[in-house]
This record gives sequence, structure tokens and C-alpha cells, in this order.
Amino acid sequence: MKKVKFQVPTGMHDILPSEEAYFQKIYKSVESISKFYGFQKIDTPIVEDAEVFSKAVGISTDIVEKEMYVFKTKGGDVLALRPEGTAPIARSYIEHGMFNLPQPIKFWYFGPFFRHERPQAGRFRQFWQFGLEVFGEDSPIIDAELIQVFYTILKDLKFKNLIVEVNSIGDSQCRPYYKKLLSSYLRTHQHSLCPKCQKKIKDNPLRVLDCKDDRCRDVVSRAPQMIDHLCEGCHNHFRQVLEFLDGVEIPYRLNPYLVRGLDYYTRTVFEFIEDKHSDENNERKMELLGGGRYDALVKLLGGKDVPACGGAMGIERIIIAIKNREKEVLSETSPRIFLAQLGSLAKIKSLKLLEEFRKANINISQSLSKNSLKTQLRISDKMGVDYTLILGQKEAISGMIIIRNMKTSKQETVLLENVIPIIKKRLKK
RNA sequence: GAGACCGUGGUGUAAUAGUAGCACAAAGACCUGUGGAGUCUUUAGUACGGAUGCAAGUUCCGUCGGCCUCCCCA
Repeated sequence: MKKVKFQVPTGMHDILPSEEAYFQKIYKSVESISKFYGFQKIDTPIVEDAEVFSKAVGISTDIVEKEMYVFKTKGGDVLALRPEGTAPIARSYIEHGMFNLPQPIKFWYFGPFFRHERPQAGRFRQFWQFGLEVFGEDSPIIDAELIQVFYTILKDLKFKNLIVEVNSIGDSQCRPYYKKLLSSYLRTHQHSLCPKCQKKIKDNPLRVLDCKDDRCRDVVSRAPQMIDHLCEGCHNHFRQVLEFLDGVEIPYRLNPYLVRGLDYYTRTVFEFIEDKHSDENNERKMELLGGGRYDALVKLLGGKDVPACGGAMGIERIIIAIKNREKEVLSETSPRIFLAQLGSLAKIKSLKLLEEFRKANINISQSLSKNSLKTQLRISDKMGVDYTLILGQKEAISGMIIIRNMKTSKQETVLLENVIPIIKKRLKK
């Protein structure tokens, strides 16, 4: 082979068969649990009108401002590779008049998303997300149910020590007031903030809250908190969400500094992290999942005034966490039966037999192109099958077949037409 | 967008500036009647471009990638 000329674009990756096992495991888990809780699958295009995102996510957010892949089509449309999943689904909800369907309406999705960022641990330019969205219901039970479904999924994927961080960031009634309060507080302590945060005071004071700079944290720790300034509606809503979470015994932690980077959120916001009770290797906590309520989004995108709530989980991050935790490497389930053949008549009969196995829904492997029995047994051994069927010239002529137990090396000769029922029985043991 | 470190066959690793080697993996043969082993053979590499120098995997510069941090987020 000569020099490799092409390689995957920066920050993107091929999902090779060995990696695919992890995706499949996660997919199966999210699919069955989502379905159980009444979510329906939805897929939207990989690209959308760029304005869908600039309007929904916010024109001044990093995601839209710096990280979106935008291009112009031949027809002149300005499209963007989707950087997140909520806005497109809201668009679809509006476009198809789904507010005329019985509400609430619940969706789940699983697919690739794109952000032009500098890649690093658990962060890619093409990454996969699983997400849930609920439209048309403002009851706090929805917020709690959503958190519970995500929690159940992560539990199903064997996550332990999960902590849900929650906060309420208010709505259009109370947030503007709080923003003013916060920025005037911050302004009086401007000199003790990091330079970046000093700039944020004016247009996005909320972001100062989750700055990691020690100076800012100090100032923030004495700052007024949103939860103390919620309007009555938001306050009640949040209180009920917490009550429901208590009811289902989900471990949560109030984090008054939790704000999200997307503009469309209102009221409840949440993030899931895995609590690494400070092991010797002080791993940074990685956000596995994030979401919240976005009651104003549908209207903002031109629909009716429909409340909604949702969240999304980063598949690659889940996989990293699983790999950190489990030594054993996941692999796709391999067949437990191998068919070895010898001679041209046996080859022909093998083709027929394989088809019978397929119809009987039994996974069977083979290597028809190999002639040496030794080679075939070696291959079957490497695959780790339980039984190898040997169809040689003698057997092919007399209508028999050998079943070899690979563990005990014992073998028996049976009638060819009986082999499937016999194998079925054996596999059940 | 800023910064740190790194880049040798498919993988893992060697090579004071002086013959790019080893192991594993893979393919084939022994082997068309019985696997886990063996023997033999084969495949395959200094990311790319430039500079210095008799000589560069090794030094220098640039590019491209990887990885990690900041930022932000899933």
C-alpha cells in the first residue's frame, strides 16, 4: 500500500465494527426505554435553514456564532449542518401542524450533529446524540418524567453514582428583572472578575455564573441567585419538579450556578454528571447529558405558544464512560455455530443448509471458500463457536452431518434433515 | 479562537546523525477428513513539504493530523 492520501476530516471519526457494538448497545437501550414511556422516533434532515438555529439557539451563542457549518446551496439557500436537535424538531412540529394532535406529543431521536470546535476529550466535530422532546405540556411532571427517563436509561447502561444537577432560570416575567439585579451586583464587583467576565456583564451576565475562574467564583458565591427571584409561576413550577424528583428518588443537587449555553431555555434546566467521589486521578467531571424546558421556542420559530421540554445525551461521552468503567471490550454477538465443508458436493449442500438455518433464525458462520478442514476448524475455533458442523464428502453422499462440540471435542453423526432441530435444542442449554 | 505535548508497517515498540530492526497481527504453504501448536514464505513503515549537512526517523522551520487544556458544550 502506498501512502495514505485521504483521512477523516479533523475531529470526525469512522465508527469501525469494534466501536459499532457500543453504539448498538446504547441504541437498543434508548429505543426500548423511550418507546415504553411513549416517545415516538423522529428524524429530521442533517441540514436546516441556518436561521432555524440562529433564531432558536441564539445569534450570539458560541454554537451559532463560531461553531456552525454553514453553506450556500446552488439555489441560494443558506443551510447549516445541524449543531443540535431541538430546533429542527420544533420546526417540524410547527411545519406539520402537530399542535392539532393530542398533546403532549413526545419524540426521541438518535443521530449525528456537527459543531466546528477544536476537538478534545469527548468532543468532536461530528458527534452523536440521543435526545427526547416533549411538546404541548407545561406541567412540571413532564420535566420530572424527562429526567426520570434519562436517568432510567443511564441506569440501564450500568451507570452508578449519577447526579442530576438542576436549576430554574426563570421565564420572560422574572428573568429580565433578575438579569438587571445580577448585572448591577456584578458591576459593583467588576474589578474582581476575570477579564472575560467583565465583558459578559453587559450582554450575558448569566454566563458569569458558571465561570470557573476562582476570582469570579468568589464574587458569584455572594451574588443574588435566580431561585430567590423567581416569579410565582416559575417558583411553583420548580418546587413541584423537585417534589416529583423526590418522589421517584432521583438523586439531584440544586446548582444555582447552572445556566445553559443555548438561549431558548426557560425555567427548568438540568445536567447529568457521573460523580467520581474524588478518586486519586482527579478526572474532570464530564457532562453526559443536558436539557431543560423551552416554553418560548415554538412561538419564537413562528408557531403557536406551545410549551416544551427536552434534553440530549452525548453518545461518545457515554461510550468513554463505559470504557473507563469496564475492562471487558464489547463486541457484537457472534454466532455459536460454524459450518465446515469438504468437497464440491458438500459445498453445494452447504449453501442449501445455510439457507435453512437462516429460515430457522439461527445465526451460523462459515468460510465456504476454504478447502482445508484444518483451516476451517482453526477459523471456527478463533470465532469461539460452541459447535462446528462438518459436512464432508462421505456425509454429503449419505445424507449425514457431523456435529462437533468444540469444548469437549466429542462428535456425533446425525441425519442432515435432523440437524436444525438438534442444534436448536443444544443452543437452549 | 489561544496554548501544551505527540506523529516509525495494521497494532505495539527499537535504532550515539551512519544498513530502518523486533514482536504481535494478517495472507499463503505444509493441510480435501478434524481446532487451540509448529515450521517456512509473504505482505507492510519513518505523516507531508522545505532547510542544514558527506549523511536526517533522529536537528531546525512550515503544513497536516492526533491527543489534551482553556473557551464553550453533548
